[in-house]
Amino acid sequence: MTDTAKPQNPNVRVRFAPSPTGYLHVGGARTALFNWLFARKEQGTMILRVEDTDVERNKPELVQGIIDGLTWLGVDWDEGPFYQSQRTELYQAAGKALLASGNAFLCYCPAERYAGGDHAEEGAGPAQVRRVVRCSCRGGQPSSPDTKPAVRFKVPVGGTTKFYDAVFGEREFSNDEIEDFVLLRSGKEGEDFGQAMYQLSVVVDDIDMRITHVIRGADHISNTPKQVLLYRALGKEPPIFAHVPLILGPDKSRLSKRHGATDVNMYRTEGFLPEAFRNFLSLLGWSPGGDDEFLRTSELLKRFSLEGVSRTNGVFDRAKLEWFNTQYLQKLPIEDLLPEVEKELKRSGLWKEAWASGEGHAWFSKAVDLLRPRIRLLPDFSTWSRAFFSDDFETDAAAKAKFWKDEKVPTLLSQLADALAALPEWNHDACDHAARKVAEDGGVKAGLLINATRVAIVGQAVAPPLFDTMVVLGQERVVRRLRDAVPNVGK
RNA sequence: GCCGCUAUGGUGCAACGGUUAGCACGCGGCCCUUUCAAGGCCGAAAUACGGGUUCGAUUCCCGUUAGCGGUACCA
Repeated sequence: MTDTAKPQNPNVRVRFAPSPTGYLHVGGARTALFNWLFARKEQGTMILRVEDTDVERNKPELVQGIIDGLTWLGVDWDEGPFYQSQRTELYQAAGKALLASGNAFLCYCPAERYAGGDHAEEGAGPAQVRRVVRCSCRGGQPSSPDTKPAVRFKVPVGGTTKFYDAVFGEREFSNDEIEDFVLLRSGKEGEDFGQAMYQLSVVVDDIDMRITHVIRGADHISNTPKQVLLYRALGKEPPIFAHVPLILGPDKSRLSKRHGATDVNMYRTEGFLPEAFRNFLSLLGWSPGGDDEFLRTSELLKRFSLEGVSRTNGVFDRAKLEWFNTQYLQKLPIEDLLPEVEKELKRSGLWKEAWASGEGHAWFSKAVDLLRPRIRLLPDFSTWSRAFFSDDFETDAAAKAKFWKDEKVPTLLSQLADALAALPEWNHDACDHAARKVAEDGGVKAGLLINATRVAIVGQAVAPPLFDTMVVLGQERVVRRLRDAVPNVGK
């Protein structure tokens, strides 16, 4: 580290804590991104923690997918990944300490008792409901000698619990609304207690990892008072919370599969640029304050603040994401775009090593630059632009039907091939003049010949302006493709 | 049911007691034009509803409605 390097601020420590019960979804990615932006902005520390305390639902193989998604997004971390499944002793110790300090109690109630709806018995008044919700067996005894107890937190009777939320402000909850939640599940044969529950493990870890700002989804707001109570019982000050609003589908219900892709890795596969996706995601539930929307990473880092986070749930708008992608495709410095195109061409098997450096690279750069305004997603480079990177391409039948209607087309293309072959100089204007002359001599509008030629040399109805395309493809290829297109004419 | 959060055009955000309520996506039109994009210009489109407070409410308070979240030995 040099003297001019800004020292890390030891005060800011944040974490992203996914649970491997599914892939990295859009909402999780946005939470991760906000944590990351805040950490980097504040010169703090970002921690990745895998919350896998539920052995039943947890799928270890999904962790890699989550890491891949974060990596693609450009979200990195300084510590971890830590796995809660490997830190069980910590939680057991905390649970026992809480028991010892009188902040928790053994509960012998059968688990099923709480799975059903008998908390809210019909006709029960609020006071009664609360009493049932709070475990009625506080300090109870086992019904039989081999009944294993769970450990529940003893929520204070009466009073309120307050905390500060950087997004929602001061919050206050009545303790009487909080049930005596389970800290440690009941144990199996041979163990005192079972796995820790979410509330305990998060708080223990957040304390242990010295987390200063808990940035997470707003679905955790109502868990927060429970956790604050735990901090106090453990003799610690709670951190600052920042709950970010949820992401919804177009019908305003929580975003799910039926709304389309929710797996971040699907967007990578579809061919979105990571920076475009990141820019889009950052603006979902956060505003830089001004009217600017197109914010590259450095700009995002400069502007990000928790105060700019919105309190309202937002709809994931795919059309806007696509717009961001086309913007990035067009506006990115070409050298930043090239590696993404290279990846795509490698994926589709069209990549040639000759394009990696020197003249080949210069050509590649020119070709990509010419194509980019018309590209929507990365795979477009391999599909409709295929003819730019390979001689092995198909001619679109619909395009041919549309632009080769005129019976003069084959003759004209043949004449154009001859005219182009004879050109001493190969540039935009020379091609332009040659084509217009052929069209004029043949008694047709230049547009007709231009459109027909496009189909002949790139196989598609859609392509960049014809003469620019010709320059990039080169004289030899253009002439050859024209002749191949009409093999029976002029031979 | 109970507890909580939220409420500006179709969507994402601005306006944080005084603006002709702004920007962007999307949508419609025009221009450009060699296909298709891009780009330029123009346009339609919003303060959920009802009460207060105030000289003045999008903004503050209350209620209603709606949406969302929580209410697990899930996270």
